[in-house]
Amino acid sequence: MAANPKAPAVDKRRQILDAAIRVFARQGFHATRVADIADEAGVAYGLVYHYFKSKEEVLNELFSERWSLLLTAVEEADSSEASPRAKLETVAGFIVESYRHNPELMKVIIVEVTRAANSFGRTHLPEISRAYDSIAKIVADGQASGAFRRDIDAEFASMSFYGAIEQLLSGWIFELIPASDSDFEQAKTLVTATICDGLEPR
Amino acid sequence: MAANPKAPAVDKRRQILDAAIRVFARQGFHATRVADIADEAGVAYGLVYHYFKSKEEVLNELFSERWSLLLTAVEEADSSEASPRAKLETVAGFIVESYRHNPELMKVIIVEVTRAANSFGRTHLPEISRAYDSIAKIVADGQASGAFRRDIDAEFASMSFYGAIEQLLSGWIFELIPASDSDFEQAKTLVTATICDGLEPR
DNA sequence: AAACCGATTGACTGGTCAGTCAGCCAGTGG
DNA sequence: CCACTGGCTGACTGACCAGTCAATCGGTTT
Repeated sequence: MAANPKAPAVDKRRQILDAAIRVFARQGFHATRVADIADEAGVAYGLVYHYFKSKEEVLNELFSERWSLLLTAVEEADSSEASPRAKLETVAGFIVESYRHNPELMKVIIVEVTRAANSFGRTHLPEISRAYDSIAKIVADGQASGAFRRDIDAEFASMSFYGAIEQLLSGWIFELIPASDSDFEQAKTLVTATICDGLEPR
Repeated sequence: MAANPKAPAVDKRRQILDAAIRVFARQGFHATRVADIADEAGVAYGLVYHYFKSKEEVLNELFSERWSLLLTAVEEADSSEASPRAKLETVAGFIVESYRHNPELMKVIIVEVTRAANSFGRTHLPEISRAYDSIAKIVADGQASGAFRRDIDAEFASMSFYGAIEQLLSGWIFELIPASDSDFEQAKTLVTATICDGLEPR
């Protein structure tokens, strides 16, 4: 039981997924051929289809894998005892750290799924909007407890908050704004500061 | 000289562009074949290539046409005598009105260009970031005059502001949030209120 | 009325790729 | 030592479609 006798020496499936991250990030989903993924993974063309139903399913898997982490993070933040503002800070921090930890994966997720809700992302709209809803819930709770002002719709505030963060990531991805470690740190507090100081009663 | 003798009865070029808006909005750029555009326009396949170098140039033209209006609007707002906050309100208002006036075109621009900076939008990054810069300038001026607090980087604030608006449009586009007339009106003030009350000194 | 010219047509082609499939090979069990 | 099994291989194919081009049309000029 030390090792599954059927387990290959290296996990080729994982190897393919990791290669796909790099290639998708470099060329974009539409411009990458399945052969590019196989080459990058150092694996035969056909093996991609052994593990995945289609090219799209590879992207699918990458997205779901990470997005579920985000959903968990947001829901955990929500169910904590922290202040609404601290909860939002946690969410912003998680997303920024995700980018810092694996910028290529986040680039793929944002560019090819989240911001491509037309073509590919359409499939994932439900998952995507679950994140918006969870954030909206944090805001709504804050409003109920009096920590946030009530004249701004929670759903709108949630979209603004998430939109601001994603735009920042986009700025980093396309090198429109500086992306040093201190910029990442700043970003976490900045987004929350900007949004919350607008949400909190004066 | 009353009418150019070479001008056709109907402007076929325009007809093709308008058809492209509808088809791109419905199917997305990648999923639309040139034949779809021609059919929708009620025009022969080859005529598209008479007026445009490629399918991409059609999208190109749609984007540039409208983005230049946005740039003008932002720069005009900036050069007015209004308060920084009012300037931002003008910008937000212009974008919201653009969507209200022609949601299909705005959908195409956002989904296929602005939020697709990887594939197609890469070409337009300079134009796109000019808008961010102009907004940042408004913020920076506000900071210089003391209307805005100075501990939030103007570039970051600009990205947050624009990101918030675009996310709202995305929400309307994909029917994640309600899009009635009153929602549009609310949105204009909401975005500015959210961002500015966070930017203005307390 | 004949030459001219830009607008318009749509059949055709060349290239590209996603996905298939027939079989290979390494490790395991009999 | 042979049969078996499942991960693994990569040449091949069928479909699709952007872009080309030779031909036609309708109005203008000489």
